[in-house]
Order: sequence, then structure tokens, then C-alpha cells
Amino acid sequence: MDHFARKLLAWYDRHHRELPWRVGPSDKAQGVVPDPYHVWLSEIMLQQTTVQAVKPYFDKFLTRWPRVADLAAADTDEVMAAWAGLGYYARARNLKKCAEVLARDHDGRFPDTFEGLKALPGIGDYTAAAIAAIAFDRPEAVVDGNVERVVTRLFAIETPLPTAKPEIKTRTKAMTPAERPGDYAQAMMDLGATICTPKRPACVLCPLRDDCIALSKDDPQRLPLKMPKAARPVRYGAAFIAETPDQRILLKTRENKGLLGGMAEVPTTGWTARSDGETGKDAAPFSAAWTPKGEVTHVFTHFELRLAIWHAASDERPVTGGRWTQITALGEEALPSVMKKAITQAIPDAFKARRETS
DNA sequence: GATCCGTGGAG
DNA sequence: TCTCCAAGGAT
Repeated sequence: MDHFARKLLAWYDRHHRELPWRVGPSDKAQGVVPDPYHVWLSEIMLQQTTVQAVKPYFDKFLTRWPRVADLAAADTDEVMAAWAGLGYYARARNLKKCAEVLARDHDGRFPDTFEGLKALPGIGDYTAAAIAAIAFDRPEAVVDGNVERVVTRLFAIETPLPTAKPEIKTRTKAMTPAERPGDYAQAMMDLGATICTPKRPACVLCPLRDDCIALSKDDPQRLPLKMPKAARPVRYGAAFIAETPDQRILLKTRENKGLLGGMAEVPTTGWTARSDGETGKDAAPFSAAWTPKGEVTHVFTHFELRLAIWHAASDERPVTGGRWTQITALGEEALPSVMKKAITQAIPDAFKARRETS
């Protein structure tokens, strides 16, 4: 084992984070083994998502679906509803698919190799390596955003991302130890998350400070360099909240692909790049006394959406592809944040725990 | 390789 | 207010 791994594992033994899905070094010493299902579920949820945001979702999923077979047998709409708010909904669709493949073709167990894991839906290079290392003690090179940051600073790699990825992968492979590869991978990520942070890294506390070329030269915070991001365009649309006297609103389900795929929505216009500000009630799902309720803005990854909100009292008329859902039952719907925002704009207490019965 | 895909918190 | 970003994957 080289000196990087030795120092890092010693630091990890003393300063690792306690996380709900993690088996720490002391627990491992007592014979506790990581559950591949827990490792997988946490890794999928953590993709581009903060630890704090994941925690309640991880608990909720494990409570409702304690084993892979439970998730495989679950209703897809319930899984999407449970995932609602966490974002990147293709993850939830692939999570369900993956559980079904495991139940059908793998006896409900996870493959224990990188290649076997990589072949599953929603599992790419990072996640395959992470599960192989953390759940099965395979010495795979685990490279996530944390590792990219640590390695570019450690070796003062001036090539901007993503061009530097191959070099980072090579460096990480060379550093990964044959012993405790799972702890090592988590140690690298903990180091990146708590010490080698994007801004104001705590270099004085870093177990690798004597080896860090960026620190010896100048300013580690400068790295990694990144390619400039494209500007975020603005798109406009309108959303329609139709409410019946017995407190139901009209919902639909989006098609199973693309933006918010498989999630619930209120009827909306298309979301165009136009800026005419006229997008409005002539596109309503049916003719009614539509009342303007202002506008909500929501920021997606690659565009900003401004939705004009319309509200109308309505009778419960049949609408193709639509369903009239009790407002008190909205918590069971797979509503993404932008839709909760739109509904709340029209009906302020829609998601309150106790609604006043008017 | 470039683009698409959410959300909410921190600075 | 605004920018950045957090354990990436699919196409």
C-alpha cells in the first residue's frame, strides 16, 4: 500500500462521517457487512444530490421497500411519488427497472463485479465502481466529483474538466489499494466533502497536505479548472389549476421520458423559448372562468421556466388523460417541485397538513 | 463529446 | 440577488 492510501485510511478511521447507509470501520471490525441493496440505493440517490437531501428519502425507501424484491414488486407510480422532490427522475425510473432485472434474472442479488453492475439500468462507471468497492471489496477506481477535486489538487492538474477525466482516472487507479478499497473510496469522498472542499479548503487539517502539489505551489482552491457553462435561457408557459366544489383538482401524468418523465402535472401549455408574454388561457384544457394567479419561476438545470398560473372553479368534467384528484390526497401523487409550486400559487394551503374545510 | 436531466442550500 | 454546486447516467 502506498503512502497516500496509508495516510488516508488512518485519517478515515478517525474522522469518517457517520452516514445511515454506511458501515463504518468499527462496525466492520465487529463483523458487520455492507448490504449491497443499501449501498446501491444510496449511491443512486446521491448522484448530483447532497447528503442532507438524500437522508429522509433513503429512510423512506428502506422502510417501505426493505429488500430489492419489495422494490421490484412495488407499484411504479408509488415509487415515483416517493422519489418526488429529489429530482433527476430518470434515476427513479431506472431504479425500478434495475430492481426488476435483479429480481427476474439475478435471484434478487447484486452482481459482485464492476462489469456485472455496469450492465444494470442507471448504473454507470462511477456507481459500478462504488458498489463493487464498498459492497464487495473490489479494488476499483472510484471517481466522483470529490475525487476529481482531490486528485487535481494533489497532482496540480491544470487541464480543465472534463478533458482531465482520463488523467484523473489513471491517477486514481494507481492510488487505489488492494486492501480496504471500499473504505479507501469512501475516505477519498469524505476528504473531498469535508476537507478538500470547493471553496476555502481546510488544508491545515488535510492528511495529504505534505503531498499536495497545488498547496505547495500556490492556491488549491483554484483547481479543478472547468470549462465555462452555457447561459441558461428562459422559457415561458402557463399552468391551469381547475378546482371542483368538493376539493379536487385536475392532474395528468407526463410521458415516461424526458423532462419530469413519468411524473404528475397539472395541465400546462408547451414550454417554449418565446418571450411574448401572451402564452395564456386560450390554451386551457377546457373553457371556464379562468382567473390569473400571477406567475411562478422555476430553475431547471438548463433553462429557467416562468409559468403563468390560472385558476378556475369547475365541475368534475371528464378530460382525456386527466384525473380529478382530492387535494388532501396530493401527498400521494408524484408531483415534482415545480408542480407543487404552481398548485400552491393557486391554492395556498393545498399542501398544508390540515386544510380548512370550507 | 455535447446535451439533457431537478432541486434546494451555501456563500 | 446570484452563482455555484452535490457520491452522474443516458443518449
